[in-house]
Amino acid sequence: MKIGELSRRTGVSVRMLRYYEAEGLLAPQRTDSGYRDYGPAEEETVRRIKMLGSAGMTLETIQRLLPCVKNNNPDFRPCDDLRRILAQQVGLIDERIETLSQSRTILAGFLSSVN
Amino acid sequence: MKIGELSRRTGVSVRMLRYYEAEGLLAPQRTDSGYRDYGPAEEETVRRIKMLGSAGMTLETIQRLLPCVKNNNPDFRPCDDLRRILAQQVGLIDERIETLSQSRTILAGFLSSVN
DNA sequence: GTAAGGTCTGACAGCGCTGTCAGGGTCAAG
DNA sequence: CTTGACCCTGACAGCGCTGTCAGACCTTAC
Repeated sequence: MKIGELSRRTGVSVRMLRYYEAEGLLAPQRTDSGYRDYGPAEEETVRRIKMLGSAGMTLETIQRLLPCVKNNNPDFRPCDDLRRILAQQVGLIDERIETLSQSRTILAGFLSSVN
Repeated sequence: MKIGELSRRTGVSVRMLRYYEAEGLLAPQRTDSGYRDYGPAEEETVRRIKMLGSAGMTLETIQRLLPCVKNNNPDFRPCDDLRRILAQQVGLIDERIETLSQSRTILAGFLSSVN
């Protein structure tokens, strides 16, 4: 399918689909005229990227993760990293939550002192 | 005092002190030769900016807040906004925490499925 | 053949800071 | 008077996307 249709089906903008490719997360076939030609596997990949992205991951991180998430991937080497990366991401998120909680405390303190 | 000293005393970079000014949060005197000349009030303001900033607030938001936080400010009008802004910020933080929590859940799910 | 709509690449802009560099004055001490 | 440390302004860059626009080609259908 062409990029417009994939965009409609995944809810990812055409701009971002091209960006994914530029960042090495996607490598669709090309028609003779140079149009990108995506298959079902690519569509699935886009959905995965979208999900990981919604989990706050950077495209760069997703890229490192992607090879491990592919169906029936027999290459376990990079997947040793998988757990490490995921755990690291969870740690990052925990840090951010902690920071935000502190901010919340500060602001809430201000709030109550204004009452 | 000059900008370098203020920077040392507050831990805010010279670059950022000038940026605060550019954004309208600070308006130090100037010497004849054009040097910025900060007084104790300014130093205090910088500390407030720093604290509010560490609470995750945008400089623009801080700017709106600042007039209300100044000592003995007789102008109560803008301070009606104070509570509103603070509450709004707390709401924003809560949203972000919520989003991060969801991300955490997604990633933790991945993690456990990899075990 | 022509028009509409889709696609291509490349580039600029914006978010909110923050560092850094260039080119040029100022101030203090020796 | 010279040197070194400090200050000034203005501008470029980077983070990680994301939108948008320009100029040009492709495709489909009438």
